[in-house]
Amino acid sequence: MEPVKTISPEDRRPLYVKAITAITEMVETGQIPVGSRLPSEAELAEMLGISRSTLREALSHLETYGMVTRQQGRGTFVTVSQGPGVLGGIERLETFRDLADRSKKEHGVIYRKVESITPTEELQRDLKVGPETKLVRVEIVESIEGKPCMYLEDYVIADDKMETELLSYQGSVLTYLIEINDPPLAYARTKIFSICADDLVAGKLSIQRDRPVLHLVEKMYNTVGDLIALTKTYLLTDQFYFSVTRRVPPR
Amino acid sequence: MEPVKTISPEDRRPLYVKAITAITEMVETGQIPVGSRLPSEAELAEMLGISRSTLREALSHLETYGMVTRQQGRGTFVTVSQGPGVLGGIERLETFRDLADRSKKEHGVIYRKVESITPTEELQRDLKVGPETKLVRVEIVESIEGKPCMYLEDYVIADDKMETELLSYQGSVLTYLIEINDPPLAYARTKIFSICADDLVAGKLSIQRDRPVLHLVEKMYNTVGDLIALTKTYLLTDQFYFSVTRRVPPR
DNA sequence: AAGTGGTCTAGACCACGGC
DNA sequence: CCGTGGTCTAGACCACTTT
Repeated sequence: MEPVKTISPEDRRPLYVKAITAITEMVETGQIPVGSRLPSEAELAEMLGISRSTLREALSHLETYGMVTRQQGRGTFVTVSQGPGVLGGIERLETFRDLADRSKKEHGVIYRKVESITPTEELQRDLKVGPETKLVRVEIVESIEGKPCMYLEDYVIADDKMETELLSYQGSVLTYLIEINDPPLAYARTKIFSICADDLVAGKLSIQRDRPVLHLVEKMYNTVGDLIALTKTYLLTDQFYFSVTRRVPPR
Repeated sequence: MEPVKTISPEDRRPLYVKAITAITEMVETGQIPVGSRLPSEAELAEMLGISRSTLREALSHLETYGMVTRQQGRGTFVTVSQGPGVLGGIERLETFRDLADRSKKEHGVIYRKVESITPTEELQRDLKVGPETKLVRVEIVESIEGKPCMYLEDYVIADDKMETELLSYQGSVLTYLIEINDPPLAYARTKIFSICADDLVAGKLSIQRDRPVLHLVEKMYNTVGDLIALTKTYLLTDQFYFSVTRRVPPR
């Protein structure tokens, strides 16, 4: 294996991130079969040309995202798939498309609308902004394997530049906030509800009124800790669903 | 502040765990106000009598559990509360009682039943056990602020010793699996659904049939990676609900 | 320029599982 | 006993924010 240090000198990502990429690729290409043991930390560190500490930094991220599990005295193992309907761990903040791609499902956008708005009183409270603040509202309905299964409303706090960019941007809001916005999106705090579909949501998802939907209300923060967007997501969980890895806290 | 090394020599927990406890207590007693900046890593490490690396191990756990947020060049800040209804982050695997205690809510057990059973075919598949394996089934209904809001079914793979212990154990199954079972429970993989209450669930939670409930299906694993229990949870999310911190993966 | 958190190293020793 | 991951250190340098 090629040391991650030398794969491309102009790639300025931290070594532990390159290690994450390298290990992930070894798993995806089948070089390390699902369920099998990884080389020991000492071996893997040498293979990748990094110190054991740096490798462990990479492994703890992979563990947090549920991709590997570590067992003292035994080794580090590639997690086996969690079932055919599982889209991925909700602890990762990533686009619906990436989620679908990773689980090898066909994905499509059924509806998309972008507009500039001024905040309602509720949005002013939630986003802690004044009534003159400009917001960009994005509505999307997405499908997996042809079935509509997610309806999403984004409310992004926008300056003039962001407004212009977002109105013409073709990718997802999440991608914009992560790759183009500066400072970039870092994390979200998400509340998890189970609710009945009202007429609006039922219409968007082509289901009957009063069907149960998973409802996520997310406040999104950039790397400087500023609240930059509010997202309301409505998900059908009859075919595809999120998982989460829960851990016993250190005691 | 007292160095964590000296607080009690017979306490054999790792230093970073003691650091987590020390910092958590400083926040809970108000020594470090919510929203404020922690002392710098160098200062805090010296105060606690540990190296900066070890302190950072502690801080990254606190960050994963959403208790602090770190900002390069600025500092580490105590996370402000996420709203009155939030019970806590779902990424922590802990008892409903602890969840309620931490958010200062009154908590009660409304119904509790423990029995030995033999697995149905479905349970045999889910738990990967044979038809003669002994299971302990625990049913619980719990309330917060007097309102029934959680119904839970545990199916624990039990040897004779566990069976005897569990049948007479008064605490929660989770507590048993974490503190008494050996090897202890380490983590769970949880699937997240929104469903309609059927007659059983509606009855247990004293709600109407077809009300929406959050449904969690959890496979629980010990530190050696063995599947040891299956839990099915049904939660009302109209008054109290989980949150989760989602992060943009390192790229 | 000063102070913060982020990355990285080399090395030591410990705890646990399995032979 | 050996090999595994877990804990811990001291120190160096980098990237970012604030003064």
